[in-house]
Amino acid sequence: MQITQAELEVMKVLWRAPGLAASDVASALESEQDWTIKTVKTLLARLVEKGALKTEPDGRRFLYHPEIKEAEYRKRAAGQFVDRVFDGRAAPLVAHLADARGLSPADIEELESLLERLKS
Amino acid sequence: MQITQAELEVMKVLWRAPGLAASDVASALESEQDWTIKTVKTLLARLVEKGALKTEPDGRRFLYHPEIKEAEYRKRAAGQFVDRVFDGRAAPLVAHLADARGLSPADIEELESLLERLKS
DNA sequence: GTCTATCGACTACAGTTGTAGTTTATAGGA
DNA sequence: TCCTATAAACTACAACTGTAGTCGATAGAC
Repeated sequence: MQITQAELEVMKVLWRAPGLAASDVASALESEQDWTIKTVKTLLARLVEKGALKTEPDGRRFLYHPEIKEAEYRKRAAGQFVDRVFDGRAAPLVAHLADARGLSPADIEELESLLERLKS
Repeated sequence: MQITQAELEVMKVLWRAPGLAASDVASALESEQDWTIKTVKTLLARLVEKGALKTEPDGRRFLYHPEIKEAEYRKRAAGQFVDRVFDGRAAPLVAHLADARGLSPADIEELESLLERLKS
């Protein structure tokens, strides 16, 4: 099951606030995306079809809930990405990120303590 | 300019061995992909059209050369990925990778020395 | 000299994705 | 009670992707 870029934006809203109706999702996206409510509804329908969301009836509308957790999705996506582009090697990815985005001192510190934890 | 998954496999071959003809690329991919030469040629044509490859005439055939470097592509792809999925934060990505693929002690060591270098 | 395998150029076609529009039912305000 | 805004369901449609096929030219085998 593949979540596309546009669909991911919708998932992000519902990960932050599960149980929204379509119109709420559209409102939440208003600031970032220039989508009509129609577009949002299409994306919601596709995500339900793909099993990424489930619906809960609420009067004559539906409330939407994620069926997969964000952490789960991220883990899967990160694995696929590193396999596809970096032949499964994580270290070069981090090196490229450092180059591309300039890791902040805070980032570096965070990574260091993460590595400390991993060593034990 | 977006390089798709199938196209990326072709690029990988030519990054490793620039200047191959279409039939050579097809042979190189034989072990991993189940593509006919026709499919490989379509992918090559699309990559040329996208500006990711350029051709060099060689008799009545073409030799293909990458127009973008692998390191460049990886940097861009890594940046886009971390923006789309991890809101631009690298540390959580590494945490997920550790979880998803289990970083080896060698990986951890590599990352540590990388961070050392970044600090200076 | 003729035939065949292969080349590049072009075409095909279904599935996915981004981005909506149309239709029909209905809840809630005037 | 009637109108309107909104809901779900369905349809649309072009661009992109994966995966080839056809056509006309030609280099090389015999």
